[in-house]
Amino acid sequence: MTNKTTPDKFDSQLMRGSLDLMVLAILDREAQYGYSIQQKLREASGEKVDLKAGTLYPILHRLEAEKLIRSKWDESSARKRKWYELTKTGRKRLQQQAQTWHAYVHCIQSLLPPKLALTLPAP
Amino acid sequence: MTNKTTPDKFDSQLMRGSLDLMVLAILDREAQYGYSIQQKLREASGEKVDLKAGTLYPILHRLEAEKLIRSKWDESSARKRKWYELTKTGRKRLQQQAQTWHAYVHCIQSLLPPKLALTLPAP
DNA sequence: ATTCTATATATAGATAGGCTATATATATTG
DNA sequence: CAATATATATAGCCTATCTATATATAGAAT
Repeated sequence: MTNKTTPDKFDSQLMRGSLDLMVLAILDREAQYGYSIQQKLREASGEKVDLKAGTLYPILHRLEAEKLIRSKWDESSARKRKWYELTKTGRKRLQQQAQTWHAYVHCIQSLLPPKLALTLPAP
Repeated sequence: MTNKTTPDKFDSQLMRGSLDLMVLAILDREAQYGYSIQQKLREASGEKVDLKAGTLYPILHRLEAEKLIRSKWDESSARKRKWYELTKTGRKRLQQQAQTWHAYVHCIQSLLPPKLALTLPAP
């Protein structure tokens, strides 16, 4: 039985629209391959973000098609891995998306009744 | 031509998953009818949230089916309006969703590089 | 009078992005 | 030798939002 009172994962609908931001943010730290991105996101989020392979890989392919990230196969290591890193355009996009994200967070905050709103620093 | 540099509206994908929260939050202020919810959201967001009728009305019907809001036709006024108000369950749900939202915001903040992250109060 | 705009609600169908399921392949552990 | 973890990939499903359309009336403009 699943625990509905303290759900261990964020709803996929909620994350829709910020998955790109998350992936770009994780890649800004250091170059990663798909599987490690998946793990890093899971760990960094306290298991609340657990992207399935069928979600993550299409995102990576899309980001690469948009030239926000670039890839390189590593055949030398024990396992065949496809490493990704941010491009210059990708870094810019990360900044833009972070800005948009903050604007959106402020917007929601202003809609919430004061009792339920976090205090946020002015934009 | 649309202005891509300073988009006047939030992407629909970004808002996906938090529209219910917004509608519940607006209704927590006072009872509203559909059209006024649409306007209030647009004004309160600085034109950045502009729900189309085809988006809003299905949301209201779904929230009512979940008994989070209740409706009442007003035939007396010049125009036929369907007024909505929060139920007790709806108020609880608003609190829950606000909590989840805050947790999610904190999660994203922790993923962003410090330079791009807002400083948030501890949860 | 008539046309246009704003107000007010409703729904069918298109779109898009995340999910499920499945496939392939290899290293490691028991 | 079997089971599990690592590693990537894609076809097809699901669903919430959007587009387009429909209906109806009040008020303003011509």
